[in-house]
This record gives sequence, structure tokens and C-alpha cells, in this order.
Amino acid sequence: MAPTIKDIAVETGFSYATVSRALNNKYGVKPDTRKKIISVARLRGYSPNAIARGLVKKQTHSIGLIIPDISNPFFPEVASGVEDGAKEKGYSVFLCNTNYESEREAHYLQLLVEKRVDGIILASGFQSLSQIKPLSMPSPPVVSLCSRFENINNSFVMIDNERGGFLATKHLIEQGYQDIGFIGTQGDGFSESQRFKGYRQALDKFNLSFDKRLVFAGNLKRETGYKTIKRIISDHSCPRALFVENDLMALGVIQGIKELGLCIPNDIAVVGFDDITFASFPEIGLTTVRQPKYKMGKLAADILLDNAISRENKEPKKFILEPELIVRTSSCKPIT
Amino acid sequence: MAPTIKDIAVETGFSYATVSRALNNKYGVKPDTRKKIISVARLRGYSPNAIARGLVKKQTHSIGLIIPDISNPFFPEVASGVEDGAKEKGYSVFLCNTNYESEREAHYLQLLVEKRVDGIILASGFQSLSQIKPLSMPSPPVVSLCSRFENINNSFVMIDNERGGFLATKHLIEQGYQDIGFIGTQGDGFSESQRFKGYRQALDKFNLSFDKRLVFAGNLKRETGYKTIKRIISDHSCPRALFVENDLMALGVIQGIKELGLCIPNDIAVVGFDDITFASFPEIGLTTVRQPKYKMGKLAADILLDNAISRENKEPKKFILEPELIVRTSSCKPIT
DNA sequence: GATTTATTTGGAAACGTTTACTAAAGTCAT
DNA sequence: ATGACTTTAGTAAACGTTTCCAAATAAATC
Repeated sequence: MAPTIKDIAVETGFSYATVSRALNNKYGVKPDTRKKIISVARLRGYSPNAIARGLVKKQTHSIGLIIPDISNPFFPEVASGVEDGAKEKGYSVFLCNTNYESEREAHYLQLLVEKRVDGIILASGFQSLSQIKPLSMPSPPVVSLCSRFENINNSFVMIDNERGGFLATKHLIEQGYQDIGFIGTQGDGFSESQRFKGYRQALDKFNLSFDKRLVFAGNLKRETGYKTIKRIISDHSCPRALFVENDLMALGVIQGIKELGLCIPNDIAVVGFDDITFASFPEIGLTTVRQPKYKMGKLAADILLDNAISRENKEPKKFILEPELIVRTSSCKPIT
Repeated sequence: MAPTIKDIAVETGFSYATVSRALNNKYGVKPDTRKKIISVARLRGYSPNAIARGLVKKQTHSIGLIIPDISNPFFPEVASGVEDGAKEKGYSVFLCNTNYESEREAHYLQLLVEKRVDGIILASGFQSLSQIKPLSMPSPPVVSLCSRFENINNSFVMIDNERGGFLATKHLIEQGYQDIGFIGTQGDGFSESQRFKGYRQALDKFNLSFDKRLVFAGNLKRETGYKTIKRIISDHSCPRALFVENDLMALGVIQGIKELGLCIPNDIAVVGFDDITFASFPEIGLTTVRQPKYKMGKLAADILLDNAISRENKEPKKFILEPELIVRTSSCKPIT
């Protein structure tokens, strides 16, 4: 059994209270006493029980981070920012991966509440409120990350996805493409549907008609991009240019295109979203819309902990960062 | 304030004990009573306080996972396996990212102990015992993952890294290369130093002399591979073939090589280690040694929870899985 | 040396659960 | 209706801390 404060108290002959104070560097204990207590504690390998402490302090010094897909390199980078931000303030993070499943998201949300984390950073894969229901009960502060809920007035950090989608599409149009397809989700996540909006907006602005048949729905996994492109190329329903909703899927698309012996961008131009590390590879050269991943994570943590620490219910902070179009080789001018 | 059992007890007129039993589906409470209690609990948005529960049960139903680099896609895949394994048994995981810093590793280890997690999965970046010291104190079971400590007799899951290094090097030798370099660490992590061993072993076996000047040390980041290769190419100290200690670094190496206008494998052949997703990209085609990432994570979780749940101190389980050489284009025969 | 003041300690309650153990109330056969 | 069980409910202690308040001791003032 791990030694407790009580054990240290007995051994040193002081009371719990004094031991507690000594170990926590609190004011009002004689230097000698403190020294003795600390040395005994060290000797016995005492480690404070954060559970018990959490119970009385009503603080756990931990936060939850929910992300939809840990195998999309976008999220680890975001998570990295969150973690650094948390660590800076003495917090640790529970990382939860939902795999884009809403039940998992709901489950983890519930779990984090039960664990009484001091706050939650939620990079939700969804924008409906149905699975956020648990949050109507007394719950820790939540900041949304790369997502938000339209009907809930909480802090969030994200980029302007609509503008991102607009930039990507505009870029393709400016390269001279007329038939521009879209691969991605349209309904589920807030960020994503915004990208689709941006896509449509760009078409409108440049007087290109929107063609439903150029929109290919699917989840945000690499596999999906890969399969979709293969299908539509053999269908002959593939447009000359594609805006793909995230880089991971875009990489799948690129792989599919190459495997079929076609060229990028000569046969098909591709633009992605996120700017994950691998998009910048020379052989890939994926044109994409960059999100400041680490920064967003860090910022979310900062906002959250600001609230969690002060325990006040401050005015929600809403950050909408600017996306940045990164032009690489995958979207050059077509040969006319 | 979140409602507690006490609140529910007062409202329903039953005692804490009965409420607790009802909510936990325990035997010995009248169906009517249970129904009433549950409905009130739901109404009030009661959520059990896992902290308090943990205190009395001395179980937190959470485990810690320590990994050295979350931005190396190898680890998220491993983590994914761990998470699934944990979730299956009703456990959640604290993910900690050490960034290959030993103080961070020690810090997190300590933290997890304080949080009284039921077990720790440690993918350590190190093999010395110095920073594992906290574990000499009463601590939860630890299983090492992709690493192990020579002086500690605990469970572990890893592949045969020495054999992996051997296979990689042998492959290059069989392709006809004579001067084969090594880029990576040699001291820090257990897995890694084993890979280096395998490299040397293969040289020995095929009567190639070991040349210190072909060994280039550095940490396991992509950046390092990138910088190292640029340096040694302009130095003219770069051999015709390279065994790079992990894929992430190998990707950096490949990028560097291409940027200098050289060809793979014609100018320089490259073999990596891990088989991360991006190694299989057609334009990359990195020959590598595959580790069963997800499976390893899952297995580690299974072993750990087997122990953590039964709370017995079972005989440590040691799994050494077989690595698999995946031959792609980055290591073809040189033109002689 | 007596009084006041500052410092150091201890007692005890509280945090929200679970769980012996005990008591009360039903059920059933006799 | 009595006793023997069985089912249901309640009491209270325990988990390991922190912290308020009070007590004891030491230091300072007159």
C-alpha cells in the first residue's frame, strides 16, 4: 500500500494537518518541522493522492480533449498544442478519439464529466446538438475546437472554413478550371459544411453553375478519398479539378489518380484542406488551405484554462482565425 | 452545483445507501424503488462523481499512456490500439506526449501515479532506469511498449528490433550495396539501439566492414533526417545506401535527397523502419520494416488490464513480435 | 513578569461515494 | 399466530486529502 499522509503523520509525530501543510509548502510551519516531514515523506516514497485531493478541492487539474480521428495527422498537431498549453498551467489532458462516431463522442463527453475534469476541449465531428445533450447538465466549461455548435453559446477556436473553401475553389477557377468537383461531407461537422458553402460561394461569384453531379459525399478518411476517386474515374464522371475537404482524403485521391496512370495536375488538379505535414512533400506538392494547427490547440487550451482556473463564467471567447492558401504543384494551370 | 447522491436521497426519501445501490444496479432493492430513484436521478441530471468513487474503490478505471512523439504517425496508430483495448474493458486513457524529453517522461510518470491510474503503458524513449526511478515507489502495473528496461522485470510488447535492423540491412546488401550508412540514434531508446545492433550484425554476417564514418547520429524527428542528409550530401560523405532508423526520419531524408536533385534509389537507396501510412505512397515507395502498430497497442492494453483488473501480480508477459520487411521502390538494385 | 501578539500545531469536519453490518418488514410454511 | 427465512432499507465508517477554527507555544512589548 502506498503510504498516506496519515502514515507520515504517525511516523513524524505530527498531525495530518501539519503534514499536509508541510508537504504543500504552505505558510505557517516551522522550517525544522517541514524539513523533517519532507524527508520522511521522501524516504517512504510518499506520493500525494490526487483523487482524494480532487475530492476536497473540487478540482482535478486535468482537462479532456476529444478529437474525431487520431490517425489524421492534423489532430495530433492540434493535440500537441493543447497539451503544451495545458502543461504550462499544470494541467494534464485526457485524450479521447471518437473515430467520427457520435455515440463515442457522447460516451466520452459523459465520461469526462464523471471524471470531473476541469474543462473540455471538443473538436467535435458533429454540429447537431443531439449528442451534446449531456452538456445541459451541470458540466465543466467547454471550448469547441475546429468546430462549434450553432445553438450553444460557448467559446470556440476555429478558422474561417467558409473562406477557406472559397479560397481553394477560387484558386482553381483562376487557374482556368470550369468543372470543379467537391469531395467530402456536407452535413456532419460544422467546419466541413462551411467548406462546402465556401465552395458554392466561389462558384456563384465567378458565375459557374453548381452541378450536383460533381459533388461526391463521403467521410473524411483517406480510404474514402482513394475509393471515391477510383470509382468516379472509371465512371468517367470525374471533373478536371477537385476540391477535397481535407488533406488526408486528398492524399487518398492523389494515390488513386496516380495508380490509374493519370497525372496531377495535368489530368486532374487537386486542392486539399488543413496543410498536414505530408502535403508539403515534394512528390505530393498538394495545394491546400492551411490551418494553424498547433496554435489553435494552444489557444483553445489557454482560453479554457483561463476559465477553469478562475472558475468564473466569463463571456465566451470566439476566435475565428484566417486560413491561408498554400499553392503547390497539384493545382497548376491546365494545358488547354 | 452538480447534484449528489445525497440530493437524490433527500428528494426520494431514501438513504444514500439505497440510492447508491439503485443507481449501480446492485442486488437488493425493490424494483419500484429503483425506478423512482433512477427517474429522479435522470431528472436532476445526476452524474456519478468518479473521483469520490475512485477514492473508496481505489480504482480509477483509467490508464496512462506515455508516448515520445505524437506527431510521428507511428504513435497515433499505436495509441489507437491502446485506446480501443482500454475502451473495450471500460477504461479510458490519459495520453501523455514526452517529445523525447526525459524530464517530461519522468514528470508524466509521477503525475500518473499521483492520479492513481490503474496502470501505465509506457512507450519510453529511453532505456536507462534513471528516469524510471519514480516507479520504485508503490506504483500501478506498467507495461512497456515498443521499448523495455533491461533492469526491470515487467511486461512488455515490442518487435524484435534487432532482427528488423538486420533484415533491413541484409536487404540492402542483397541488392548489391557495399557502403551502407546508418542514420539514427544509438544510445537512447532500447528499440533503437537494437536496430543499430541489427545493422552491425548484418554487416558482420556478410563480411562488410563497419565504418564509423557512415553512422550519422540524431534524434528521431523528420527535420533531423532532412538536415542530416543535406549536410552529408554536400559533404560528399553520403554512402550509396542508407538504413534510416524510422520512417519519419526517412521521409525527411527522401525529401532532402530529392530537393538536391538526386534520385532514389538510383543515386541513394533508402530503407526505413515502422511502415507508417505515408511510406506506402506511390511517389514515396519507402522500403521499410513493418511493425504491427495497432496490434501492439491493443495487446499492451490487454495485458495491462488483465493485471489491473484482477489486481494480482501475475508473472510478467513478454511479447516479442516479428517484424516484416516491406520492399518498395526506394531500395532497388543500383545501376552498376 | 504580565500582557499582548505572532507563530506553530492539532482537532475535526468536509468532499461524494461504497459497503459492511444491522434492523425492519414481508413471505411462507406450519 | 408463531417462527424461520428472505427481501429491502438504513446507519455509520471508510477512502485520503484540505482547511477552518481553536489551542498551545514562543516571541515581543511594556
